[in-house]
Amino acid sequence: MPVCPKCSQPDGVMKAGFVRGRQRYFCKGCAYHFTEAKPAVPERKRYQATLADVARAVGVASSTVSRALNGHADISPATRQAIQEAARQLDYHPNFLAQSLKRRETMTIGVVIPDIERPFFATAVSGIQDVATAAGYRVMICQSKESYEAEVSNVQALIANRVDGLLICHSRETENFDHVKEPARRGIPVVHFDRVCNEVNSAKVILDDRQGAFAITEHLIEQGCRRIAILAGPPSLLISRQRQAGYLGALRKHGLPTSEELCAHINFRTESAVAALDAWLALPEPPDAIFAINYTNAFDLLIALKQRGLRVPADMAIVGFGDEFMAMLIEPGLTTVDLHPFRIGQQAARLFLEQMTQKELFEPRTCIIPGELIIRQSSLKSRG
Amino acid sequence: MPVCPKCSQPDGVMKAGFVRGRQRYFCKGCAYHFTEAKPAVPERKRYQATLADVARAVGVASSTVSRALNGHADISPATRQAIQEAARQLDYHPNFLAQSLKRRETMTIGVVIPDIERPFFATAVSGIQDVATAAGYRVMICQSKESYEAEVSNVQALIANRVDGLLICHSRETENFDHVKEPARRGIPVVHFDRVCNEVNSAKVILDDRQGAFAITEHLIEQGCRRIAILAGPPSLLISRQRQAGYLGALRKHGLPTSEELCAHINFRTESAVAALDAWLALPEPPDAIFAINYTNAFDLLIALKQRGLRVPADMAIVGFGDEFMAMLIEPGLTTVDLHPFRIGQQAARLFLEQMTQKELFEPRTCIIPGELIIRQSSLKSRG
DNA sequence: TTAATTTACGCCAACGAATGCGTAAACTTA
DNA sequence: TAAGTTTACGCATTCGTTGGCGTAAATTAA
Repeated sequence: MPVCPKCSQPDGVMKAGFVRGRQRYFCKGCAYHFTEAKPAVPERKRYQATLADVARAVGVASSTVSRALNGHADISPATRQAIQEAARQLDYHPNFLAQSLKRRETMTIGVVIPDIERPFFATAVSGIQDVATAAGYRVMICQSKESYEAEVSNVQALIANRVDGLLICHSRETENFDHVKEPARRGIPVVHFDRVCNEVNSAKVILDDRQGAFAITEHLIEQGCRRIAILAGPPSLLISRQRQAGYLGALRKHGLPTSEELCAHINFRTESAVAALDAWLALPEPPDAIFAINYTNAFDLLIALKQRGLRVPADMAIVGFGDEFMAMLIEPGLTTVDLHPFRIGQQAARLFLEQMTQKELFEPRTCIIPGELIIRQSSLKSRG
Repeated sequence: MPVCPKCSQPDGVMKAGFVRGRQRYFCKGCAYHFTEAKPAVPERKRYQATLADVARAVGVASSTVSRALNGHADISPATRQAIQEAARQLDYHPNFLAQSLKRRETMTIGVVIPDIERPFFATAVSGIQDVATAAGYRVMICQSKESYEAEVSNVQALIANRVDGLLICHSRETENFDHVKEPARRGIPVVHFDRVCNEVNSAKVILDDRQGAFAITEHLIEQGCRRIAILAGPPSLLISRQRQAGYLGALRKHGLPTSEELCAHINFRTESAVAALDAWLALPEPPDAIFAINYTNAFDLLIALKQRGLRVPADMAIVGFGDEFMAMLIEPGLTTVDLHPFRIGQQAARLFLEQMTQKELFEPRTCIIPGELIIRQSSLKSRG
């Protein structure tokens, strides 16, 4: 038996249960319970000054320090000065955790995106941070890597972090949206952007795939193209259907025939893009322009055409979608639609802020960020 | 005078000072102080269940709920089941703020980078998240946008958020490093990556510019190039000096002469790259290869050469530095050094974790992530 | 020169979770 | 069956801030 820490005697000490893995004892003489010594906690020390530290240094109450530093009125100039000085000396930084706990808001917004490495999302995140930072909010970014489970766990982690708002672009896999209904139920504003979800009554920011595709197709028509092919994605993908719809709309508006043979549905891989190209080139009447709904495939086409000795845009005009900055670096420059991801991010953040200001009065709405046609060499037949 | 909320009478009520902008009153009869009604707080309600809510539902103490959900030993199976069930019913999520406050750790690491839109950093962040997430840490990302002030304010915000660690890549402007000494003093592990700071005794992850430049230059030499030019940056830039040193080292090792006329120092703009190229082409004996230390300039060169009717690599080999994925998309594919930003991020996060585990025993060290030569068409003279 | 006010603080109870300590009741053991 | 043990919990405090409420002292008004 160990000695009793009160009387320093082993007499009368007996076992008294197990508490969380540690043997407990009871000293009959002192009527005192105690446990074995802890397995020695090295205890990393954090020298973070607290309000109480500042208060002690100045000789006031911590509430006075709080009020002084937060600019409340009823603090004498002398005290305020002394407190500010001491805070600087001690290098006091308010603990956001404690503040947030007390104020019941974290001034943090959570962002869930599929993949930060994709330029579109990186730029959108930048747009979000631009607006959020200006409004005093911090941003916590999570990547789903296009996995439904990762997305759900991201959302839950953000809820547990008590973010003040949630901006989300769903993963491709996501079909069940219960995880975004929860924050909404809890009164946490949710804003969808890019890939939205109509099951949830949230504010949304989307880009207008259809209008963009329409505009770029019309541009090709204006350049004199008459047999315009489209390199689309799997029909199951919404953006693919939308962009195709814009393309078809432009053809119809200008009285051009639409044909099945000029619509290819590929999986976005280089090989399938090249295969589609070769099929088109083998036609008795090949297309004079190709609209690739994915910019990487547009690059694939440019390279493949060059290898086949065809000139762009003279023999074949090429346009892409999504103005990542390499569209400008490549030769010839690629005509695309700039989707303005930065603006999309900004708008999503603004919708969140609006919701915070208007509270219950806020009526969720959908903002459409129009794409912008960026004309470069790859489509300029008239001048090419 | 307003009525006293106790006796509902206006008699005996008198003013009693101003508290934080609101008039206060004192009812003599009731000896009761009160203030004007608040300006009606709409109070956004958050329906976040707490331990106490769960405890109430089950009819136990909140401490029991805490222990049950955290898997402590001394909870009866029946109680634990009931608690888990109730927690699920109420959709309880522990409040990380409260947890962090109590546990004095946030399980969050702060990352400061110049710009998330640059592929190198986006990928590095991904690497950090990869390791951090696996270890149960969350990541808070801040961008300095290459501004010293923004960087300082980011670091302070992260300290205020009580992050458990700080991974930082300095802005170009940063010359004073006091802001990173602070967290170190406070016991917050700091890891530098890419752009490090030697004034602080922190763990560091760097890439080996010199070795990479050496390798890629040597590769050109092996391809039969004998007059290799370098498109460097301003001599004030460390990476520029390092890469140039590697380049010079390779030339010397292979007994090739070095010449001033083959070294251009530019500001990374397209125009200055093209100007340097034209100057070289005008030489009596133009170079047969160019090493652009910045990959965007390598693209500029490829385009300019094409416009001037020169073939790559037959007439001129081109190599870049930094394997952003467009290096592969362009035609001809660009030979580069892959700097492995993902690995850099991973390693930075690992160094942080190591420091958390070893505490005071941790000895800061510097890890060098070697670059990897990626050979593509733009330099393949022997096969070209 | 009292009485009414105001100033400038202090005290203390939250916020939500974790945890040391205490203990009634159940269970063993001698 | 009485004493020793263990089980399964409850109580109360703590983390750092905030803010309602109270009040001695200073100031002003009557």
